[in-house]
Amino acid sequence: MDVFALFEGRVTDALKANFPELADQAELLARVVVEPPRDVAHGDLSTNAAMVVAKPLGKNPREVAAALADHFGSDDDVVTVEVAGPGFINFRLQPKIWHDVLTAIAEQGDSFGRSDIGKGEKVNVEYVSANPTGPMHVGHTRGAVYGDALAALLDYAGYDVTREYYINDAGSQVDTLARSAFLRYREALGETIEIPSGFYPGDYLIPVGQSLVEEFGSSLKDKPETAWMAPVKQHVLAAMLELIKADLKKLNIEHDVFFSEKTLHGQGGDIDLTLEWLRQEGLVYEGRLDPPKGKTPEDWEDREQTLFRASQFGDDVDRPLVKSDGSYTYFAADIAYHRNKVMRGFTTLIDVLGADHAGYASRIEAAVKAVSGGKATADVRFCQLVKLLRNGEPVKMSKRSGDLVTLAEVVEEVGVDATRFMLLFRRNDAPLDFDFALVKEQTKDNPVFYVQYAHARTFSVFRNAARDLPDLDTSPAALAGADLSLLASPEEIELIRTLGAWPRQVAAAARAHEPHRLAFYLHELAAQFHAFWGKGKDDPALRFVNDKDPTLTLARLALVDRVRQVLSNGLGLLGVTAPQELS
RNA sequence: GGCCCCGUAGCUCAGCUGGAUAGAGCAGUAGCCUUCUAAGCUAUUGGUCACAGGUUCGAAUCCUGUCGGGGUCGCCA
Repeated sequence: MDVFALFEGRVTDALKANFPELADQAELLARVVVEPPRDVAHGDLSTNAAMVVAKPLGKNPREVAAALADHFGSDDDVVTVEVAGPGFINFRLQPKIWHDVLTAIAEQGDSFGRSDIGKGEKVNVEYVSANPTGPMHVGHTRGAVYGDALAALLDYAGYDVTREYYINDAGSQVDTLARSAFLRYREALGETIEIPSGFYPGDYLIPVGQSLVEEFGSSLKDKPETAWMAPVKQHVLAAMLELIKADLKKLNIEHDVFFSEKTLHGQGGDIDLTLEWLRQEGLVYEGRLDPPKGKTPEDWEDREQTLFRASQFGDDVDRPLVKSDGSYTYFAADIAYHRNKVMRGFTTLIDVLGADHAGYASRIEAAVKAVSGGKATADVRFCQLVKLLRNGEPVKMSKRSGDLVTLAEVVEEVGVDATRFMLLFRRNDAPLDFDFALVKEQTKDNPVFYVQYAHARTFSVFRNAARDLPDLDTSPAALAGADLSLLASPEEIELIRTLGAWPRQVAAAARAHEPHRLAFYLHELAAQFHAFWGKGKDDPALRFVNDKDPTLTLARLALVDRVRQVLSNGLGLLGVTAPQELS
């Protein structure tokens, strides 16, 4: 049950009843929203309806509002209707509506907040897609957590979601990887090696060298590169992929599809087919490109090349598809990859990329428009850098020495819950400070802990109830029978209103592709719950457990249990555990 | 130089796709531990929403320009 959605429907109906000429103005009516007023003193619900339709109707907003207010005078669920400000309509609802929210939460349980706004639409979320040349480092972690939470959120909102990883296994870097692994192979055979610059120096290739020995013995040792390159590459790529999957598993992330870039290449492959198709559509031509304005690269060579008409689809310039050595550009493969997704039936393609790819978005969007004939939309999302701190001091990282902080190290030190929640407690495109000290702290300064503590506290309240009122039946059935009308204080109603806003928050977060909103919502819900708990210290009448009044206690326990449910649903969506007790 | 992102309280950041008097946490100040776990709560100080125009009933939010920070700029992926 979503109170806001419910009343949005009623307001729209009222508009149509009072102003028949609005009946077929679906686009206009879609702008009508029912939301919680900024100030609680204004009531329970507020709508902009009158202001939205006033102009098209040629009427004064307050006049329209008055007519609507009049209409709602006969609604049994509404206590008062007021017209305020420039034409807002504020509703104050019967407490029963809020009590119904509690009942709905109990009935829907884990599904409270679930919706079908996605209508089963096929969405592909591509995230992580780290180069398969080594273990994952912190730089990848944010995109991993964001993509994973977004996928879960969209699934919860009724989309048909596929989680996908694009393996960049076709470029020259994987040749370098194979050469680096071959060095470790020779090392494993007893040679003393030196790792030249430009190679991957990391220790993680040592076991790969050993397993190469296990598989091939010394048979590759004296062969030319042309002979060992293919088998070594295949071997090391498989090993790296296992490494990455294991790292992701540490964050409880699992992709549905691992898509190999290599499979797009080759004669008659997807890239060939895509380019052929684009040619037929007249979207490819041979031409010259102007050098970048203001800054001409040293090695710029004005030459005719194969270009995609990206500018026809909103990009700034047309983009090259073939490198000077005749091989395809990364972008050519990416067009083919996105076309492949479209042909698999996806209509929304989400790419989660690092912020250093920001300039790439318009290119992808143009490509998707072209290959889908406008039927699919691309949404390219960027994750900003994470700055690692320890007690406020930056953690030094040097890529050159291979001295990167790995994902595994972070998770091992602070745990999955803290890692995931902290990375989601910020908009994905805003820079983020990640302080190891703070994240491990068990105080209210640490939002992870703060929210988990609220959840644990709901269980603590039940434990106290069992202690103070041992005869009270607090089973789900008993809670369902509680007299909810006893929950009438402003504090209680306000808490329930926040619970009632959960489905709306989920829907808004899903539409905006912004899971961080859920983290903020949970923090706020936790704060309200802690505050209510604190009120019981000053005013014993507000305590959850009152051994003189089992009936009231039962009603309060029902409320506490619904808070638990929503916290649990939210934490679950973010992939964070909801503990019953904090150790 | 072109393009993209960002600029909100001393600090770190929200702001529900255009709504009412711009919010939260930290820091500061003043309170609350014979306790429904103080792992917490209450009150309070603090903002020209970078700047200047524009769009309209209404702008932190949309448009244009300026300033400042970051990223990126055919053959890395």
